[in-house]
Amino acid sequence: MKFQAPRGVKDLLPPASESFRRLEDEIRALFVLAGFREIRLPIFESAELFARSIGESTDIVEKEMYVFSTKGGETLALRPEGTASLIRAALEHRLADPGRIERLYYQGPMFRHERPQAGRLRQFHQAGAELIGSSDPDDDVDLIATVSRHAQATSIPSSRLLINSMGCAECRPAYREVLVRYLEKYRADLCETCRKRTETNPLRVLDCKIPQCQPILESAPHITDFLCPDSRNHFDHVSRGLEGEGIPFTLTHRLVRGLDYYTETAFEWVSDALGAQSTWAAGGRYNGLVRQLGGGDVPGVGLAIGFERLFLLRELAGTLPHFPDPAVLLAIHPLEEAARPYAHRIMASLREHGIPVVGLFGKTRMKKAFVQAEREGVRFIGLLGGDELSGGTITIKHLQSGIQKTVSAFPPEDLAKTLRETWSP
RNA sequence: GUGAGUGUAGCUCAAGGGCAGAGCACUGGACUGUGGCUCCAGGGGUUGGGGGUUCGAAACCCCUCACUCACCCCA
Repeated sequence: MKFQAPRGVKDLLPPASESFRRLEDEIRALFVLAGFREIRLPIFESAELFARSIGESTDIVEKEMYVFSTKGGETLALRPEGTASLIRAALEHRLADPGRIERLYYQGPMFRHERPQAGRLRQFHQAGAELIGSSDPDDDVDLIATVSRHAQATSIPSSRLLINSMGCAECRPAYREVLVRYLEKYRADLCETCRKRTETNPLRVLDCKIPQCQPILESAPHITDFLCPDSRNHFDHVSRGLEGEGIPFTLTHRLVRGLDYYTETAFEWVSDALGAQSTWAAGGRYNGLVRQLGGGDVPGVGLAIGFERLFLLRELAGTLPHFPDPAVLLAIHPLEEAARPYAHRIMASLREHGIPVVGLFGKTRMKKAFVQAEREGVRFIGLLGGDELSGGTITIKHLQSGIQKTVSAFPPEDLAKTLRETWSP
């Protein structure tokens, strides 16, 4: 084979592509019900934008971004996530002014240069919802509850919600110091990455899965014990709110978001059904991001859903949506040369009336035409021969039942009505 | 970036040093105004690629590429 798709990208063929689209529609509807409106964002941005927002010392920025330079000398990057773009756009168009509340969602491909594995691609898809301008914990609760309820309604297998607090600009540095002091004490027993991270990004150390580090990390100080009164209050309010809503969650002290901009509430939904990449949705509050990107003191909270992972889970659950069946209602088969123009005319008028129809022109033998119609999943086949041509009629046969009748082909709305209503399940 | 496993027809897989095969799929015919069944026939392969060992390699060795899973990281 001369050409094949680059590593880590996938062609999505029917019927999976159709289910994928339906799944996108479903998530879009979910966000719309919660008051979010769509924002269309560019696929590439200034590389600097991501470095500034996600964090210089994160893996995403350090080694996973597709960075390229243009003829004009700009350094751009394929977007590795959506929040940075969205906030940039909100600032650029003055949607993130202090005091203003804006609910926006996005959807589309993201790019990270990682080694592919189950649930991980180099081009993958996310849908994200971001609420800009509110610092109220009840907005955290609402956003989390919306996704958790949808997960439950669509029977996502063994899904669990994990919650933690990342503190704020006040208390996180204090906790950080306590944590670093603790880690330094056990420095000799930590793995090499953890030793390095103790200096560069100590909170990430909590995420380490290397066995030798586990005992140390298990008894590391919890961030929730060092929250300032405001952060404590916020987190308690979110916890109580979720309890009040009957949304089950697990307080996970070692849950840390991989992106630097998160503050306060951090949450993620995991499932054991997914393999090693178990997170299918995640999010959190990012009260410092807008300022970090040059805006005012505007808080935000948001989340993103990984579509490929959601797709897998819904497939396992048997709740994957499908295209309306059948996609094509009628296949028209001209039986002789003279009937071809007649076939075109009927097809055009039926399409005008919303009937999806294909022509079986290349199949000269009727048997082949029937086989092709079956293959395309159509419900009816329409036969046009000399009799139909002279009578202005069409013989329609319902493939499943074998029932057939010859009806007038005009006016098309009558034929369309017949097709829509006759023998419909 | 690291590691392990796997690469044979469109798909699922046989052949484990001695003729590259099966099932499904595909194409044609039996069958030119009525499909699904059946029967017959056919097209398809540099056995991922390159090198080596051997009289002989899909098989054994080396290199390489790809895929899968895991590490890492994350949605």
